[in-house]
Amino acid sequence: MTEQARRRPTLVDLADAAGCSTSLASIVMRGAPGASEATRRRVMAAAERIGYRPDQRARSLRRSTSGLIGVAYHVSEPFHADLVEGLYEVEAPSGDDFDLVLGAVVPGRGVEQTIEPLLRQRCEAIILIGTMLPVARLRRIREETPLVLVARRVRAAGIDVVRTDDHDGQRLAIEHLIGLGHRSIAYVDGGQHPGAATRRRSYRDTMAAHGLGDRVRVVAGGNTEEEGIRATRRLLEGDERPTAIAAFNDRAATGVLTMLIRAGLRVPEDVSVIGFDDARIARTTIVPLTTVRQDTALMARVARERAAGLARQRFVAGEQVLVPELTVRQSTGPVPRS
Amino acid sequence: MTEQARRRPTLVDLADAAGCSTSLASIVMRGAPGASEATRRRVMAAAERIGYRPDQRARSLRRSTSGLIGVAYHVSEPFHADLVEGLYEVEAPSGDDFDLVLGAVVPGRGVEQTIEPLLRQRCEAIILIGTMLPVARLRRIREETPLVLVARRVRAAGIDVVRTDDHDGQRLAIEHLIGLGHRSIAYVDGGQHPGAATRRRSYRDTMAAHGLGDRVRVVAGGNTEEEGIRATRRLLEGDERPTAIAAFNDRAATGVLTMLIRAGLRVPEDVSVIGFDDARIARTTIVPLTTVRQDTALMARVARERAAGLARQRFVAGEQVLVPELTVRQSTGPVPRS
DNA sequence: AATGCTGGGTCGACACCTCGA
DNA sequence: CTCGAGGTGTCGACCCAGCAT
Repeated sequence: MTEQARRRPTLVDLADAAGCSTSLASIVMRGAPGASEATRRRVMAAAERIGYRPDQRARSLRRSTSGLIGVAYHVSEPFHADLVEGLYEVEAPSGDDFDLVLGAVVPGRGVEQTIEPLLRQRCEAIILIGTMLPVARLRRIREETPLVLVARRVRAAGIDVVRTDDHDGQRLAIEHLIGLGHRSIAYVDGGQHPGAATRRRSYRDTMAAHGLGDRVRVVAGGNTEEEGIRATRRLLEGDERPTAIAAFNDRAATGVLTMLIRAGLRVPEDVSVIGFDDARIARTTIVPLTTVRQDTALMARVARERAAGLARQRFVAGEQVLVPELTVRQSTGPVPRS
Repeated sequence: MTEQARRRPTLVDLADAAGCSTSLASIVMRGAPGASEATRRRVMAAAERIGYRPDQRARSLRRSTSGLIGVAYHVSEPFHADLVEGLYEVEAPSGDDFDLVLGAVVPGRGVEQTIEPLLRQRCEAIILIGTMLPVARLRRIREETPLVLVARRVRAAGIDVVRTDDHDGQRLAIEHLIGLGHRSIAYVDGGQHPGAATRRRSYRDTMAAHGLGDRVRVVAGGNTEEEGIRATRRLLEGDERPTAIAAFNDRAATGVLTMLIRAGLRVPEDVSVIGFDDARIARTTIVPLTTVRQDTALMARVARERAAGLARQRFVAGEQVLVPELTVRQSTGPVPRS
């Protein structure tokens, strides 16, 4: 039909089709003031007719600011997915016309490689969800662009943090168990994952605060169902079976539940289980999971506001600590009489 | 320190710092032939020193091709997350130096809104994972850029499809149950989700082919644990309890398992359960799930190859159908003697 | 004075061409 | 003729100054 492969229409083509200058076409396409209502309709109609679509690359290049916020997150982590959903659902506050650019962290592709493209696109701020990059590396990224860390605690000048109070949250969980009469409470650890160190410490602190320092029992775990299962198997092989198990997060807790029930134990009659996060799965586990709620929608909103504000230099980096809340479902109960 | 906010270094700054022309600096930065080894080292050192980072927007604008493949997927769908991981893990075939751009589909933000930014970035192909856009809309997108549909069947000229044979897969599942002696096999449906219609039909066809046409029983379900739970509750309220339940996917099957066990039934002694997908969770459900395997790594690789090939016009759109495989675990067993 | 509109310069990198050993 | 190097125009849209009413 056409004598060569059809070139995508540009602003010049649009201007031709609408019979006006490119400047005016540009004004209409970006909804800027300075065009009459009649012209606006004419240009929009022409755009529709010729299939014009603004080139984001040229637009972003020409503008002084890219209008982008980068988000690095682990694709296969449901908790991260919840946060990303939250980021999109935030009603863009007036004046915050940032778009989000996702950077996927996947096995074999480190956070570094994920962030590189975000920087090359000149994101004006980067939200890092639960990544364990060394502080030195964070600092260097911070030199190039504002950084908001979500769900990870870091004490470093210039780096913004949005997190739930892990220490307090884990305390709520352990005290809930203690309140139910439990003394033999084991802890399935989260290893190197964000928040794990703080939650582990809180478990220890809380046990000690209630005179149970000598009952502390931490087993290696992780942030997946598999690791929860393995940790529980190890616990059950031991001499003394705990009457309650607290896990680093809900996925691990789900594994704990699974293993206990596979082993023929009843929850919560024989063993109580408590998680952390109040992830979506917590409602549909075999026994609905008692857990500590992190408000992902709120975290997402705060993170986005912080990122936008930092990008526009409306405030300086700081730390936003959100309050966790105990959500009691059915996986915890009174200590069994033995 | 500096008299104004520090401007990001550009190629010009780099050329100054390295004492060469911008052309030469450009050649070095993109690893093109035409620079001596000595120059290369000098420029790279200068880049490191002044913190130069190529501007992706300018680069992409100037090149004739953007070098991007867009990927639209549902953030909170674990099966999609697996596919996205797979897309990144593909060893980029030589010559395929495409980068991936993610477009997140989240509640309240339709596929349309997800795709728009991908088109504005001039992606050279778009991979759509399991979305239910009407065919007419798909065709219109296809006019702008090559389209690869993953895990959804569509008969439309010009649209590339990569999918597992849902009909055959569901047949494997049902025949596995029939082979174990089951006659009363219920089906938890997937509603409007991709593949659901085909799998439902396959359930019906397979039952009929084995003389069980009058035992067909489809209950409304969905693609989540919640919906699996609700569907099963409805099934259990009925008069005749099925001896086996097949579900649209593993998440729904997990809900089925959960509800059965909450109701005090044993799996597979009282009721067998079979899923679809072989998602990650299938191994860690309360009873390891028998299911039909979709090879996400392979689907991802094929999808990426197709997308790259279509972008470069190396081949025309077609349909790639992958073979499903039964994975027997422990949630299925012989029909109980009554 | 305010509104509607136009033209030229520019964002940053690369493609292409030229030139000197 | 090959190889390393430099200069210039361009990708597409937007900003700004300026010109008409």
